[in-house]
Amino acid sequence: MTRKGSAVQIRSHLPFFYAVGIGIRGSIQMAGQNIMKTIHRDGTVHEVFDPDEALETLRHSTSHLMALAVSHLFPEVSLGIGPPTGEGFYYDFQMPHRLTEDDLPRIEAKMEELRAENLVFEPSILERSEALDFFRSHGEELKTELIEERKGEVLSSYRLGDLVDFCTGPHVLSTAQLGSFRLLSVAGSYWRGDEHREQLQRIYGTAFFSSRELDDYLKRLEEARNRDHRKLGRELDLYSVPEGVAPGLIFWHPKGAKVREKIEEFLREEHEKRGYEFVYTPHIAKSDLWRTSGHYEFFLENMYTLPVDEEEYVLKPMNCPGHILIYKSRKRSYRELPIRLAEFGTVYRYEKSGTLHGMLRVRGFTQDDAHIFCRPDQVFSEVVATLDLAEYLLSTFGFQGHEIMLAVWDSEHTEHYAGKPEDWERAESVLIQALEEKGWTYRRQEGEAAFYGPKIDISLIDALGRTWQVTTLQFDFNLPARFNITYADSDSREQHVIMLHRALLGSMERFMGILVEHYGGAFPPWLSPVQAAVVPVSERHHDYAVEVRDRLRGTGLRVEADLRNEKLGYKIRSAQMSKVPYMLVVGDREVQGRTVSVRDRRRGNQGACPLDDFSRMLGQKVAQRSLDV
RNA sequence: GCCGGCGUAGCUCAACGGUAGAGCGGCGCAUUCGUAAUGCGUAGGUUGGGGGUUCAAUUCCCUUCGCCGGCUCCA
Repeated sequence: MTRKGSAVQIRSHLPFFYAVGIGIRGSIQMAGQNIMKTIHRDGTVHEVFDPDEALETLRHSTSHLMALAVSHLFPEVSLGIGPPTGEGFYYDFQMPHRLTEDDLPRIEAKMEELRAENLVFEPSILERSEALDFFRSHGEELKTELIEERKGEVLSSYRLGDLVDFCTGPHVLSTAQLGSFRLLSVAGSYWRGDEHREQLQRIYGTAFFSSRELDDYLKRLEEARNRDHRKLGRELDLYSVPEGVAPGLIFWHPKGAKVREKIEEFLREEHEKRGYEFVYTPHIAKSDLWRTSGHYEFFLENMYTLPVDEEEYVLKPMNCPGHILIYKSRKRSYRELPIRLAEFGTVYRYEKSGTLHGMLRVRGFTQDDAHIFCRPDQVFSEVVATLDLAEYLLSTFGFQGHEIMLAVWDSEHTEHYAGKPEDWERAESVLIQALEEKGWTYRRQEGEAAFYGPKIDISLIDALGRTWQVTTLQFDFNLPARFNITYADSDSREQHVIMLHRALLGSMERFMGILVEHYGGAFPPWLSPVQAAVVPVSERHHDYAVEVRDRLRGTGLRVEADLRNEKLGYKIRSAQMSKVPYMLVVGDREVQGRTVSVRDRRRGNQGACPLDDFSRMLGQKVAQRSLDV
């Protein structure tokens, strides 16, 4: 029953990697898709043959060892859950002792000590009532709660040393099979992810089969930190969040602003090509507008309000009401639909202080926002066109892998949603059809839709592997009704318009942050704040350097000349570290031949090139928005 | 907002009860240099803010602001 191909891979990692699991009905249970587990009762052991699941099992087992170590060091602990994650594992604990990072080495040492005892993972099958008695009598309130919810099932537990854990497994046979591990951080976490429940203490760790793999992972983490957009943003002088001035609000420095300007220019072009019209709407409006839209009722805790004369104004948290007012400014005919109103709309939302994160989670941001008003027969093509555009934009920046989510309503609780059930059904099927048309694989998330409509979201991944939503495409069944927006159909009857809300790069702030991490700060030529640095060999070449700079600037390129009184190597290094795509060295030979000696940031010195040729080459790369240097 | 950690010069860090130091960066001078750091000199800090303990606080305690890692929530 072992699949040959991947069994070989596992063997190469660790010759005797086995897992134990429970045969609940007295036979082999396939808890995961691809993992072979023993029938505990006859002691037979089967090999694990899925590498991913083997690693998961290793990590899960390591989390149990950690729990054992913690229970030895802090006997008053009670256990939450301790699953593997994509990168490692964690375990949640409840106890009076406040964990700090200083505890981690102690816990690791205790884990090593226990591992050396070669403890066995001992599975057993429990009746629900036995399990309840057992965990309740051991003061494991949290585990008891989990068991209580599992009505009528046969349950399993695993003993490791003197710790019995309610767990479905599988686990490695014994601690002798555990690999290299490292505890990484402590964090708070809410029990069952509910902020109204008790807060537990979580320890994150990771584990690998070999110490080499662990070291590689830790090295990758370190390298990822060097790509952190907060660090690079400062080093490259792109943006800042001055301390104590306005948390979560971004100051764009000239270089960052230049990158943003180029992104916006690109967006504007691509949108206008596709029939979008750009608008501007005010940043504040009387709260009445926001009462009509429903935001005042449902979004108030995220909104900034301000008194003006005797009235209350709201700093806009969204652009939709503004665009709706433009739509509504006169009667609309079915002939003029679809109307696509776009705006680089700056919105402000109060976010809890603990959620702020560099450029990726802020309190004021500019969305590449648009609202599409259309007829039912136009929806499908509008949705597909929007996905096409999102794909085109993201791929131009070089993003390939991303996570696509379809968020639909919870059909068990339709009372929580605006709009008619048939609207929801139809919208959902349009979104699914469009995703199929694109051939995209996506994750469907039940109950994750906004209350006003289903949506498709696309997330990108930052340097540390965290995902950040950028693209969103949402149906809105709420606002059209609240604002009563309609169009006159061919029979001159008023029909309700269908409204799509969409932002493709999401927000300029978040997108910029991800972009910086994606490129490691080395922007492609079309986005680079400085596209070429002219580097004179000595002072007598300054005139020519200035001439080269100005000639190139004359063709629209962004060029600086480094006239500092420094040696060539110094200036090269300086340009290299600021990640300028091209350095143009000019000395006697170049002055003589009206050339520049081209050095690109990736491949180094490329030799001399006539100035005009260089200008043409770079101009072309910029025009094509090429990703290559 | 919650849990834990951290705030020393523009940046990266040191000193950790006896009153603050380095490298880089900045500025000045010399040097005029061929593809990742020329030399010398110099300025720059009420050690995030406030309060307390102490003869004495950057160091210990409290508080506040901010940041970092998570949780919750989201573009």
